[in-house]
Amino acid sequence: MMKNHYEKLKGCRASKNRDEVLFVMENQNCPLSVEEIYGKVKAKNSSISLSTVYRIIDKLLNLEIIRKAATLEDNTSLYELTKDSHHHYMICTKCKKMIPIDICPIEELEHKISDSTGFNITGHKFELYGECKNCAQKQDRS
Amino acid sequence: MMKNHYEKLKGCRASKNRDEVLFVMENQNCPLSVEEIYGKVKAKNSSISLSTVYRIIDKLLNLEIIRKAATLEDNTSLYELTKDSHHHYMICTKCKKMIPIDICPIEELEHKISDSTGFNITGHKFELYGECKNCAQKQDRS
DNA sequence: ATTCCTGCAAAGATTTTGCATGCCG
DNA sequence: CGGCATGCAAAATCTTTGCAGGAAT
Repeated sequence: MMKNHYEKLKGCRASKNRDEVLFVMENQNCPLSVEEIYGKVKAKNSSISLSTVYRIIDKLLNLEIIRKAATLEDNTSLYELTKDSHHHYMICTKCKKMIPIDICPIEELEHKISDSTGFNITGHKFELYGECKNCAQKQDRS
Repeated sequence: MMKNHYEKLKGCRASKNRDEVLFVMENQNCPLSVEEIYGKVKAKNSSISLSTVYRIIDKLLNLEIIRKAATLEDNTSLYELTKDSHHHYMICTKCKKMIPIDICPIEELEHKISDSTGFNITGHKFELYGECKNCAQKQDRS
Protein backbone atom coordinates (compact mmCIF):
# COMPACT_ATOMS: atom_id res chain seq x y z
CA MET A 1 0.00 0.00 0.00
CA MET A 2 2.10 2.88 1.29
CA LYS A 3 5.14 3.19 -0.93
CA ASN A 4 8.21 3.04 1.21
CA HIS A 5 11.70 4.04 0.34
CA TYR A 6 13.67 1.31 2.04
CA GLU A 7 16.02 -0.33 -0.44
CA LYS A 8 16.51 -3.26 1.85
CA LEU A 9 12.83 -4.12 1.77
CA LYS A 10 12.71 -5.06 -1.86
CA GLY A 11 12.04 -8.74 -2.03
CA CYS A 12 9.77 -8.46 0.98
CA ARG A 13 6.06 -8.28 0.49
CA ALA A 14 3.93 -5.28 1.20
CA SER A 15 2.71 -5.31 4.77
CA LYS A 16 0.54 -2.71 6.38
CA ASN A 17 1.76 -3.69 9.83
CA ARG A 18 5.38 -3.39 8.93
CA ASP A 19 4.78 0.00 7.37
CA GLU A 20 2.97 1.13 10.49
CA VAL A 21 5.89 0.07 12.63
CA LEU A 22 8.28 1.95 10.39
CA PHE A 23 6.01 4.98 10.37
CA VAL A 24 5.97 5.04 14.14
CA MET A 25 9.73 4.78 14.27
CA GLU A 26 10.18 7.48 11.66
CA ASN A 27 8.10 9.90 13.64
CA GLN A 28 9.84 9.41 16.90
CA ASN A 29 12.73 11.35 18.31
CA CYS A 30 14.01 8.65 20.59
CA PRO A 31 14.37 4.88 20.60
CA LEU A 32 11.32 2.79 21.37
CA SER A 33 10.67 -0.46 23.14
CA VAL A 34 8.66 -3.28 21.61
CA GLU A 35 5.82 -2.50 23.95
CA GLU A 36 5.82 1.17 22.98
CA ILE A 37 5.81 0.38 19.30
CA TYR A 38 2.97 -2.04 19.84
CA GLY A 39 1.00 0.57 21.75
CA LYS A 40 1.53 3.31 19.20
CA VAL A 41 0.65 1.17 16.20
CA LYS A 42 -2.38 -0.15 17.98
CA ALA A 43 -3.56 3.32 18.90
CA LYS A 44 -3.79 4.19 15.22
CA ASN A 45 -4.49 0.85 13.73
CA SER A 46 -6.26 -1.04 16.50
CA SER A 47 -5.35 -4.41 15.07
CA ILE A 48 -1.87 -5.70 15.36
CA SER A 49 -0.73 -8.42 17.70
CA LEU A 50 2.27 -8.26 19.93
CA SER A 51 3.81 -11.33 18.35
CA THR A 52 3.64 -9.63 14.98
CA VAL A 53 5.54 -6.67 16.37
CA TYR A 54 8.20 -9.02 17.66
CA ARG A 55 8.43 -10.71 14.28
CA ILE A 56 8.65 -7.40 12.45
CA ILE A 57 11.33 -6.12 14.82
CA ASP A 58 13.24 -9.31 14.26
CA LYS A 59 13.03 -8.96 10.52
CA LEU A 60 13.95 -5.30 10.50
CA LEU A 61 16.94 -6.07 12.68
CA ASN A 62 18.09 -8.76 10.27
CA LEU A 63 17.69 -6.40 7.36
CA GLU A 64 19.57 -3.80 9.38
CA ILE A 65 16.81 -1.30 8.86
CA ILE A 66 16.70 -0.83 12.61
CA ARG A 67 19.18 -1.51 15.35
CA LYS A 68 19.14 -1.92 19.06
CA ALA A 69 19.87 1.57 20.29
CA ALA A 70 20.09 1.18 24.02
CA THR A 71 19.08 -0.87 27.01
CA LEU A 72 17.39 0.55 30.05
CA GLU A 73 18.61 -0.45 33.47
CA ASP A 74 15.80 -2.98 33.70
CA ASN A 75 17.08 -4.55 30.48
CA THR A 76 14.31 -3.27 28.24
CA SER A 77 15.68 -3.07 24.71
CA LEU A 78 15.07 0.06 22.66
CA TYR A 79 15.24 0.29 18.90
CA GLU A 80 15.83 3.02 16.35
CA LEU A 81 16.25 3.33 12.61
CA THR A 82 19.70 2.49 11.31
CA LYS A 83 19.59 5.47 9.00
CA ASP A 84 19.48 7.71 12.04
CA SER A 85 23.03 8.73 12.67
CA HIS A 86 25.01 6.77 15.19
CA HIS A 87 24.83 8.23 18.62
CA HIS A 88 24.44 7.39 22.26
CA TYR A 89 22.09 8.52 24.97
CA MET A 90 21.90 9.86 28.43
CA ILE A 91 18.98 8.08 30.02
CA CYS A 92 17.16 9.55 32.96
CA THR A 93 16.59 6.83 35.50
CA LYS A 94 13.48 8.61 36.77
CA CYS A 95 11.46 9.60 33.72
CA LYS A 96 13.28 7.41 31.18
CA LYS A 97 13.77 10.38 28.90
CA MET A 98 16.67 9.85 26.53
CA ILE A 99 18.91 12.68 25.54
CA PRO A 100 21.19 12.05 22.59
CA ILE A 101 24.89 12.59 23.11
CA ASP A 102 26.56 13.76 19.97
CA ILE A 103 29.98 12.54 20.98
CA CYS A 104 31.04 8.97 20.48
CA PRO A 105 34.29 8.51 22.36
CA ILE A 106 34.48 4.91 21.42
CA GLU A 107 35.14 4.67 17.74
CA GLU A 108 38.74 5.81 17.79
CA LEU A 109 39.34 3.71 20.85
CA GLU A 110 38.05 0.61 19.13
CA HIS A 111 40.92 0.57 16.70
CA LYS A 112 43.54 0.90 19.39
CA ILE A 113 42.07 -1.89 21.45
CA SER A 114 41.42 -4.01 18.41
CA ASP A 115 45.04 -3.75 17.32
CA SER A 116 46.54 -4.47 20.71
CA THR A 117 44.35 -7.45 21.55
CA GLY A 118 43.40 -9.10 18.29
CA PHE A 119 39.79 -8.85 19.31
CA ASN A 120 37.64 -8.13 16.28
CA ILE A 121 35.27 -5.47 17.53
CA THR A 122 31.93 -5.38 15.78
CA GLY A 123 29.87 -3.23 18.07
CA HIS A 124 29.74 -1.33 21.27
CA LYS A 125 27.38 -0.04 23.87
CA PHE A 126 27.77 3.25 25.62
CA GLU A 127 25.12 4.80 27.78
CA LEU A 128 25.01 7.32 30.57
CA TYR A 129 22.49 7.00 33.36
CA GLY A 130 21.43 9.71 35.73
CA GLU A 131 18.83 12.28 36.52
CA CYS A 132 17.68 14.93 34.09
CA LYS A 133 17.13 18.58 35.01
CA ASN A 134 13.36 18.23 35.17
CA CYS A 135 13.40 15.33 37.56
CA ALA A 136 16.01 16.97 39.75
CA GLN A 137 13.81 20.06 40.06
CA LYS A 138 10.71 18.05 40.84
CA GLN A 139 12.52 16.35 43.62
CA ASP A 140 13.59 19.67 45.10
CA ARG A 141 9.98 20.66 45.61
CA SER A 142 8.99 17.66 47.65
CA MET B 1 29.61 -20.03 59.89
CA MET B 2 32.30 -18.76 57.55
CA LYS B 3 33.57 -15.46 58.88
CA ASN B 4 33.24 -12.90 56.16
CA HIS B 5 34.88 -9.56 55.93
CA TYR B 6 32.08 -7.52 54.42
CA GLU B 7 31.44 -4.48 56.54
CA LYS B 8 28.14 -3.91 54.87
CA LEU B 9 26.80 -7.25 55.99
CA LYS B 10 26.74 -6.44 59.66
CA GLY B 11 23.15 -6.37 60.72
CA CYS B 12 22.42 -9.24 58.40
CA ARG B 13 22.18 -12.74 59.70
CA ALA B 14 24.61 -15.49 58.91
CA SER B 15 23.56 -17.38 55.83
CA LYS B 16 25.35 -20.29 54.27
CA ASN B 17 23.74 -19.63 50.91
CA ARG B 18 24.76 -16.00 50.83
CA ASP B 19 28.31 -16.94 51.77
CA GLU B 20 28.39 -19.52 49.00
CA VAL B 21 27.26 -16.94 46.49
CA LEU B 22 29.95 -14.56 47.66
CA PHE B 23 32.54 -17.33 47.60
CA VAL B 24 31.68 -18.14 44.02
CA MET B 25 31.91 -14.50 43.04
CA GLU B 26 35.21 -14.06 44.85
CA ASN B 27 36.77 -16.93 42.98
CA GLN B 28 35.73 -15.84 39.58
CA ASN B 29 37.67 -13.74 37.13
CA CYS B 30 34.72 -12.41 35.21
CA PRO B 31 31.15 -11.34 35.92
CA LEU B 32 28.52 -14.01 36.34
CA SER B 33 24.87 -14.37 35.49
CA VAL B 34 22.25 -15.45 38.00
CA GLU B 35 22.02 -18.79 36.28
CA GLU B 36 25.78 -19.32 36.45
CA ILE B 37 25.92 -18.43 40.12
CA TYR B 38 23.07 -20.81 40.77
CA GLY B 39 24.84 -23.58 38.89
CA LYS B 40 28.15 -23.09 40.62
CA VAL B 41 26.70 -22.92 44.10
CA LYS B 42 24.58 -25.94 43.43
CA ALA B 43 27.51 -27.91 42.10
CA LYS B 44 29.21 -27.58 45.47
CA ASN B 45 26.29 -27.30 47.74
CA SER B 46 23.56 -29.19 45.94
CA SER B 47 20.80 -27.39 47.78
CA ILE B 48 19.98 -23.85 46.93
CA SER B 49 16.96 -22.69 45.02
CA LEU B 50 16.98 -20.28 42.14
CA SER B 51 14.65 -17.89 43.92
CA THR B 52 17.08 -17.72 46.81
CA VAL B 53 19.85 -16.74 44.42
CA TYR B 54 17.65 -13.99 43.04
CA ARG B 55 16.89 -12.77 46.54
CA ILE B 56 20.54 -12.83 47.54
CA ILE B 57 21.57 -10.98 44.39
CA ASP B 58 18.93 -8.41 45.10
CA LYS B 59 20.14 -7.93 48.64
CA LEU B 60 23.79 -7.75 47.68
CA LEU B 61 22.94 -5.16 45.05
CA ASN B 62 21.11 -3.06 47.60
CA LEU B 63 24.02 -3.30 49.99
CA GLU B 64 26.29 -2.39 47.07
CA ILE B 65 28.44 -5.42 47.73
CA ILE B 66 27.95 -6.38 44.12
CA ARG B 67 26.96 -4.40 41.03
CA LYS B 68 25.67 -5.13 37.61
CA ALA B 69 28.84 -5.33 35.57
CA ALA B 70 27.58 -5.81 32.04
CA THR B 71 24.74 -6.98 29.88
CA LEU B 72 25.12 -9.52 27.11
CA GLU B 73 23.50 -8.85 23.78
CA ASP B 74 20.62 -11.11 24.77
CA ASN B 75 20.09 -8.90 27.83
CA THR B 76 21.47 -11.35 30.35
CA SER B 77 22.71 -9.35 33.33
CA LEU B 78 26.11 -10.13 34.77
CA TYR B 79 27.29 -9.26 38.26
CA GLU B 80 30.60 -8.72 39.96
CA LEU B 81 31.87 -7.62 43.35
CA THR B 82 31.87 -3.90 43.91
CA LYS B 83 35.29 -4.09 45.49
CA ASP B 84 36.67 -5.27 42.17
CA SER B 85 38.00 -2.20 40.50
CA HIS B 86 35.82 -0.42 38.03
CA HIS B 87 36.36 -1.59 34.53
CA HIS B 88 34.65 -2.57 31.33
CA TYR B 89 34.70 -5.60 29.13
CA MET B 90 35.08 -6.77 25.62
CA ILE B 91 32.54 -9.53 25.20
CA CYS B 92 32.95 -12.18 22.55
CA THR B 93 29.63 -12.70 20.85
CA LYS B 94 30.52 -16.30 20.06
CA CYS B 95 31.94 -17.82 23.24
CA LYS B 96 30.77 -15.08 25.64
CA LYS B 97 34.24 -14.78 27.07
CA MET B 98 34.76 -11.40 28.71
CA ILE B 99 38.05 -9.63 28.49
CA PRO B 100 38.52 -6.71 30.86
CA ILE B 101 39.47 -3.38 29.34
CA ASP B 102 41.63 -1.37 31.64
CA ILE B 103 40.73 1.94 30.09
CA CYS B 104 37.59 3.82 31.03
CA PRO B 105 37.19 6.62 28.53
CA ILE B 106 33.99 7.75 30.12
CA GLU B 107 34.78 9.20 33.47
CA GLU B 108 36.42 12.36 32.27
CA LEU B 109 33.74 12.77 29.67
CA GLU B 110 31.01 12.53 32.25
CA HIS B 111 32.02 15.78 33.83
CA LYS B 112 32.07 17.65 30.56
CA ILE B 113 28.65 16.39 29.58
CA SER B 114 27.30 16.84 33.05
CA ASP B 115 28.40 20.48 33.12
CA SER B 116 27.07 21.36 29.70
CA THR B 117 23.68 19.72 30.08
CA GLY B 118 22.76 19.82 33.74
CA PHE B 119 22.21 16.10 33.63
CA ASN B 120 23.32 14.54 36.89
CA ILE B 121 25.18 11.46 35.76
CA THR B 122 25.18 8.60 38.23
CA GLY B 123 26.36 5.71 36.13
CA HIS B 124 27.35 4.52 32.74
CA LYS B 125 27.56 1.46 30.61
CA PHE B 126 30.35 0.78 28.18
CA GLU B 127 30.89 -2.51 26.47
CA LEU B 128 32.60 -3.69 23.33
CA TYR B 129 31.22 -6.62 21.38
CA GLY B 130 33.05 -8.69 18.84
CA GLU B 131 34.91 -11.88 18.21
CA CYS B 132 37.88 -13.03 20.24
CA LYS B 133 41.05 -14.50 18.74
CA ASN B 134 40.09 -18.06 19.60
CA CYS B 135 36.72 -17.92 17.94
CA ALA B 136 38.14 -16.21 14.88
CA GLN B 137 40.67 -19.04 14.47
CA LYS B 138 38.08 -21.75 14.93
CA GLN B 139 36.04 -20.23 12.18
CA ASP B 140 39.03 -20.22 9.82
CA ARG B 141 39.33 -23.99 10.10
CA SER B 142 35.81 -24.77 9.07
C1' DA C 1 10.23 -15.57 70.73
C1' DT C 2 11.03 -12.66 67.00
C1' DT C 3 12.60 -11.80 62.70
C1' DC C 4 15.11 -13.06 58.84
C1' DC C 5 16.24 -16.78 55.46
C1' DT C 6 14.81 -20.50 52.51
C1' DG C 7 12.39 -23.81 49.44
C1' DC C 8 8.62 -24.75 46.80
C1' DA C 9 5.05 -23.70 43.94
C1' DA C 10 2.45 -20.35 41.70
C1' DA C 11 2.08 -16.09 39.47
C1' DG C 12 4.03 -12.38 36.40
C1' DA C 13 6.43 -10.54 32.70
C1' DT C 14 8.64 -10.94 28.42
C1' DT C 15 9.60 -13.28 24.22
C1' DT C 16 9.12 -17.24 21.00
C1' DT C 17 6.67 -20.73 18.40
C1' DG C 18 2.94 -23.81 16.14
C1' DC C 19 -0.83 -23.76 13.48
C1' DA C 20 -4.57 -22.33 10.71
C1' DT C 21 -5.94 -18.56 7.88
C1' DG C 22 -5.29 -14.51 5.00
C1' DC C 23 -3.14 -11.73 1.72
C1' DC C 24 0.47 -10.40 -1.78
C1' DG C 25 2.49 -11.29 -6.18
C1' DC D 1 -1.57 -21.21 -6.77
C1' DG D 2 2.81 -20.70 -3.57
C1' DG D 3 4.63 -18.72 0.16
C1' DC D 4 5.30 -14.90 3.30
C1' DA D 5 2.48 -12.35 6.87
C1' DT D 6 -0.72 -12.47 10.71
C1' DG D 7 -3.54 -13.54 14.87
C1' DC D 8 -4.27 -16.38 18.48
C1' DA D 9 -3.10 -19.42 21.91
C1' DA D 10 0.30 -22.16 23.99
C1' DA D 11 4.96 -22.75 25.27
C1' DA D 12 9.37 -21.27 26.79
C1' DT D 13 12.19 -18.01 29.59
C1' DC D 14 13.31 -15.26 33.12
C1' DT D 15 12.07 -13.10 37.46
C1' DT D 16 9.13 -12.12 41.44
C1' DT D 17 6.06 -13.31 45.18
C1' DG D 18 3.14 -15.83 48.85
C1' DC D 19 3.35 -18.94 52.20
C1' DA D 20 4.86 -22.22 55.48
C1' DG D 21 8.71 -24.14 57.77
C1' DG D 22 13.58 -23.51 59.48
C1' DA D 23 17.46 -21.07 61.33
C1' DA D 24 19.85 -17.17 63.63
C1' DT D 25 19.94 -13.88 67.32
